[in-house]
Amino acid sequence: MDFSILAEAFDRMTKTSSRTELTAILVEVLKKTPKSLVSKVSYLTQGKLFPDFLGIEIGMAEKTVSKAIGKAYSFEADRIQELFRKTGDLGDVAAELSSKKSQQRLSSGKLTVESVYSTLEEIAKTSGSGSSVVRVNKLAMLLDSASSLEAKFLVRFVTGKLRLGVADFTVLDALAVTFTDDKKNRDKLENAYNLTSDLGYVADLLANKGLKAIGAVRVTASKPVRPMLAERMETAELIISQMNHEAAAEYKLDGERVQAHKVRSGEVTLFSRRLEQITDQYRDVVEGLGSLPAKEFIVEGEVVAIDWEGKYLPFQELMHRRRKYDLDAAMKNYPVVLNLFDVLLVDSHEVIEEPYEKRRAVLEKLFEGAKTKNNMMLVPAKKVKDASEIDALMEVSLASGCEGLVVKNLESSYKAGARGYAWIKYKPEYRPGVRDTIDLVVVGANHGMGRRAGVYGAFLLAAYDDEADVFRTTTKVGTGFSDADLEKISRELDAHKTKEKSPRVDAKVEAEVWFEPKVVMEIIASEITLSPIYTAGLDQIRQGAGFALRFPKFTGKIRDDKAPEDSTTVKELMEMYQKQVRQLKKEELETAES
DNA sequence: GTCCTGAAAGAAC
DNA sequence: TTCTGACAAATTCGG
DNA sequence: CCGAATTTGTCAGAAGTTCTTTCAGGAC
Repeated sequence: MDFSILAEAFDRMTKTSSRTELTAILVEVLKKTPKSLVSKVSYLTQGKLFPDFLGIEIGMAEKTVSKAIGKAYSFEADRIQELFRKTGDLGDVAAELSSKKSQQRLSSGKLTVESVYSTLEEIAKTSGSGSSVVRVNKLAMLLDSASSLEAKFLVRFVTGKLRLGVADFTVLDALAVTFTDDKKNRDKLENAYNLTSDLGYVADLLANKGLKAIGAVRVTASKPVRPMLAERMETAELIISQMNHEAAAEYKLDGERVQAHKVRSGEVTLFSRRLEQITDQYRDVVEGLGSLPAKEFIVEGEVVAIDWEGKYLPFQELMHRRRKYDLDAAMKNYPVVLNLFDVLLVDSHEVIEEPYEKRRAVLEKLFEGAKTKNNMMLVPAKKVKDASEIDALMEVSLASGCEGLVVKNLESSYKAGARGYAWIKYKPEYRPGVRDTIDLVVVGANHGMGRRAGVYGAFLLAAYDDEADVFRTTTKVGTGFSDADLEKISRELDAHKTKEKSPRVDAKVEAEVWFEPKVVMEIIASEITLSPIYTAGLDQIRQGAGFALRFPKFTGKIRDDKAPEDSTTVKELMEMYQKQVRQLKKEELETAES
């Protein structure tokens, strides 16, 4: 199958945003695709080579791909980066350079889907010393024999920014229409996808074995299930009425989600949220899990870092456990607990379809029967009937170092892969007007990419140090802006553009464009963290660390009424940092819970 | 050759 | 993780 | 009661901090 068929279809897709039209184009392609290639075409349109859980990555992104483009079309990498800044899309840069070069090219070998896929696979599987050059060369060769349209999508694919307006669900729609002539069958496909987490597999199964085989897909221990997700809501009142005035509220822990599988041979495997194997990282929770009284099971929980007293620690601490080497030392230095909150399968009984209350009961019974409960506990859960109960529990959860609550519908089954209102997450920063906002000065910016080409996509912000009369950086922000905001702010800032970083700005990070500190933005964030790269409050809490913001977002307000010197000061950031370090002792927690 | 450092990529939230 | 924008589907409104 | 207008829901793609790993390239 010629790769040009795919490239042309992709090109047509980028020109529309209508989902129905997008599916129609995909259907056309799938109809032209030989059955043996359906799975590969599915992966490719998802922007992948393999399902996530295999953890095979291309290993090339912006910088490396720029080199390959340079090599293929004889251009300096710097020049390419420069074009990239302007267009916001490396694929478009490649297409342009390719068409310039095409007159000189003697012959371009025809690319097929098979050959492209296998070269990309080789790229992904290359490793070791010298591999960078090999990657660049392989991609350059592909580009060299590609048409400009093909080059565009090869580059977009490799950088992980296909930008077709199509992802998993649209592919499923298209598969349903292509092979069953009925879009309604997408539900069945979706179910199979959620249980196998492998779109290419589902596509292949449908194309070659038919809908019956799809219906036969079951939850299986050792095969990761796409995790159920929660929708967010702003107030306890909204949540409780959504839940019909009865629900279970659980602490929302600030750690890493884990899906644990045990098979009949006794082996326990841990999967991350993106379903990669992380068993080795959390060996210390495997022992307890293995002792749960069941031959096979799938359970879910959140691993959280704890201190010597067993109190929850911030996410940053847990990050030290995301490693491959020095595991024994890490286990000692950064102990964790696995907090169980759900069960999907026990001894070939699929509890995934059971309502929450039933699943919770099964989970509790499993847990009670465990021989060793080391590093393992149940997520605290409580039935709630009104908003005040939710808010009260929220306070306790925050005081114990959690992020908030997840409120769960008592009747709902486990909806794999779905974000819906059966689970609702509730964090303090969602509540309008409750969380403190911060006013920060814009000192730099980066050019926007993709749909944000032509305006700035993110701004570098600083707090005011009134003692030194200097602006010290503390975060970048790139979310919360409407298109119009971005347009307006970008133009306004252009008036304050400087050639160099202003001497009044203290920054370790680079910005593509620097500004005179003038414009003040209102920002809201979920937390202040200790940062290795930002300079606000540097060394004040810990040597070498400043303050940064976690999940910063623009509130929509430009503070025209504030001079840059009136913005939030470094001292105030420090006070806010200290205020958030609050944790109840264990006994206090228990009394609050009951 | 070996060791160190820094840039790039990827994945958790 | 957060956020906005564009459709599509569902629901309400007005003649 | 029907078609138009409005609301709601779903999907995709912009963007954040921080941590570890991998590899290139320089120093010795």
